[in-house]
Amino acid sequence: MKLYNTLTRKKEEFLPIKKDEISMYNCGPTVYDFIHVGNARPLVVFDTLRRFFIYKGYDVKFVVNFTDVDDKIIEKANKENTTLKAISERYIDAFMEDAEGLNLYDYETINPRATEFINEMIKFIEGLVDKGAAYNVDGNVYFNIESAKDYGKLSKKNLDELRSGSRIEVNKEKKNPMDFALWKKAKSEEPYWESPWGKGRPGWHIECSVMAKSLLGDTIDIHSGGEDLQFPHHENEIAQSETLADKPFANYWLHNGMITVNNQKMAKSEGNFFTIKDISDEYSLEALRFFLLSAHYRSPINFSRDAMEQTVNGLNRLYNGKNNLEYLINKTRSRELDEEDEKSLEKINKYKEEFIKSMEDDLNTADGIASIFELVKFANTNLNERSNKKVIIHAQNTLTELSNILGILSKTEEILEEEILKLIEERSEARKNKDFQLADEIRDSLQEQGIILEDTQDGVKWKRV
RNA sequence: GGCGGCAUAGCCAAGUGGUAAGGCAGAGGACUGCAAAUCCUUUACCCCCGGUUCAAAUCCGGGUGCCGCCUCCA
Repeated sequence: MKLYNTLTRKKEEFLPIKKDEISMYNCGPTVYDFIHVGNARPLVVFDTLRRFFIYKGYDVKFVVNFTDVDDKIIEKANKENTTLKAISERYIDAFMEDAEGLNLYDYETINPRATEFINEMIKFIEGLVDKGAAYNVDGNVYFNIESAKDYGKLSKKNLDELRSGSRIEVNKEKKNPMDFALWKKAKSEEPYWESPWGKGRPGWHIECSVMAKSLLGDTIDIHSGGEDLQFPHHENEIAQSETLADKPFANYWLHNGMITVNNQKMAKSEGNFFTIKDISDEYSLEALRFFLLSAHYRSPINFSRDAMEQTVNGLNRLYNGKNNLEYLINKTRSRELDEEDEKSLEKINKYKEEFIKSMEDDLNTADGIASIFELVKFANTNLNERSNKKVIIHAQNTLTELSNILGILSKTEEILEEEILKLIEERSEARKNKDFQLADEIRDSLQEQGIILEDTQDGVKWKRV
């Protein structure tokens, strides 16, 4: 498998540290509000990578943290006159709902909260202080970037340029303007924890370093996140972790491209964002997931109603293909494979191989999706009531297998209520008697309830929309 | 100003040396009582100008346009 590593700016062959286990850390949300589409992209993309690894037989330890202590959360808590915990609990719950809808929790994800690791953070910072890489100024502890070797190696920035291009206000406490806070002294009205430097709370960058170390070890296989986190967040994580451990922090750094709206980055601060909740009012979150996978993860992707409509229509095509196969399974019989059948099986396997190949090429989901469409097209065109059931089953299993890797096509048909079944019966009778007016009335009324009827050669099929 | 990325049909989007995957939308046709679904047919001077090569969307140089990071940000 090849993955594009931001550290080297190259596609590299992926070699895990352990033979059959992979550790992944993805920067998760700061829980001060509902997450938006931009936040969802890395979650969906790297969940898909995780799924692919699992498919290939690896055990995957996948960590997505919650940043539950931060200026913004504190601000919100003060504004609403409630506690930090109340705010973070609220948005963690909301996150879980969104995540469920996006199929992010089909496999176990480790979701640590920053506040559960305060002791580890303090120890981590103490270690840096002992090494002379961090210094305490009146309760604020800063990391001295001069002490990190190769500072800037991820984002390819050099210190001089950073200094001259810096828009940061000069903080007189800092030895170097680019030094960043590991521990922040508590102001009044702020939640705090006791520490060797007095009351305070951790800085942002330290959280991820500590949770990754505590849960996955000093060196992890993959660290991922949005490309806007490359600097300073990921750069600072590297600086802290590698200075303390004297080992590489992550072997592969993966970054996804930004979601745009009218070709401008979707961002909280820009105000041009759509929350997952907004989207789910209008579209299924599965469609959103499919949309996010429809382009290569490193490309920017423009979010629009138009794009979502296209995605929904495409997804429907896949569902129709899936439903047709399901339908055929009950209509066909198994028999010895003949030459034609063998050819079909080969064809189906070819689509699968192509899919896998695409995924192994730096997670090219867009290309992989094309293989799934081709598989569906093949089934639609070549498989029918006279086909060998064995072939139908193979097509269906393959479709399920591949769509499971992407985390789509997971909805299963529900069972219809008695009275609706009766109505469908009634309509069939009416059609038999050429009473098309009644038949159409029933069909229309069912459509209003979200049930679409299709008359096929072998009777009535239905689906929910 | 520094660093990085992108430009492929009406739209979305793969393809990184051998003359353009896939999807959406549109048009025509088949099937159908009508629909739906499905199938068939149909649409590309690969941003521009040079260069390398037998051969370039693909490599190199120069433009133009757009975007991201350098500040909280997925």
